[in-house]
Amino acid sequence: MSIPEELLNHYGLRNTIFRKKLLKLFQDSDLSLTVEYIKDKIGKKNDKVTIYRALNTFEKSGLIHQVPDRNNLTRYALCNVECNSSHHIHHHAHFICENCDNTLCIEEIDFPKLKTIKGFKFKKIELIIKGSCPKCL
Amino acid sequence: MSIPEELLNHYGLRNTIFRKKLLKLFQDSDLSLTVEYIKDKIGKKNDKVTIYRALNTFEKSGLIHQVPDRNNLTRYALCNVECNSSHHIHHHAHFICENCDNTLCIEEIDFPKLKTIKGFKFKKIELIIKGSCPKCL
DNA sequence: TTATTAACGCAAGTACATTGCATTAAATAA
DNA sequence: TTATTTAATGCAATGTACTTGCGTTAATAA
Repeated sequence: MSIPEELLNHYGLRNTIFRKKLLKLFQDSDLSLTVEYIKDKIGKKNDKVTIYRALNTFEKSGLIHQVPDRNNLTRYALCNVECNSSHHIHHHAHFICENCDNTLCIEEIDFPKLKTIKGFKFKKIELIIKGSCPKCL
Repeated sequence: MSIPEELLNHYGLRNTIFRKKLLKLFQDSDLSLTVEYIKDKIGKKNDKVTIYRALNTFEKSGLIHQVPDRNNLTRYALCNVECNSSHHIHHHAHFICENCDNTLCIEEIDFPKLKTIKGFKFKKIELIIKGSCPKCL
């Protein structure tokens, strides 16, 4: 199920050249991707609208998820296998490098157990760690 | 030090009518504020540019800090007293209501101690909790 | 092979935020 | 108090990220 073509089929999405490349780009990268980066790597000939739409579609299907970015940009990363259109589960922290702006998912973090606070209903926890990444150190 | 006028003096900012009102608005609210909200409450006669600039200035001085928002909007909340232009310390979690979009700071959360990961340097931790706020429940 | 419809490209539009510059007003010096 | 300095404001224009509408192209189903 890791072959882009099969994945796209599985999610009922069409196997266009661009979308296959896009999915592969996500698979080959451990970083989160921005529209700009995608455009530069595989979408020189494509309109940005196509990239935006592909990302939105992938997100709705549960293939990718948004990750936070310190510049209020939209970044995306591959979802784990359990995700689908109705059920996005992301129990990893996000690391943002304050130097190069790269955002990546960190799996090996113990998620804190939060005691609830009266009056509130907690549904999701996001943990964002900021600092310097290996490349920048 | 909680009187807007004194605070503005202390940070070397001018005591304009708008900035005094803005600071008071932050003090009177336990929520984070958006430009739109500020415009509506105290800035009907002011240009939005003025609000943007005041917010940026306040942030640089260490009076307020940005808080996350699920729509990638910019929201601001009052800093605690220890903050200044060179030293922003925020050890509270942010709660985002998925229903009304309000974001507020939650002080009563035990922050998780993270074990560092080799290659990375962690500087800040942000904890974002999403769910429903008391008003929406 | 043809019909259907998702995906694409182009142009235009929207939302949030910033910049340049002339004007106004707050703080300071005379 | 008045004059001077300079921060803050308002207006217009610009920038950036993203979305929408619509006609065209191409992937899948009939």
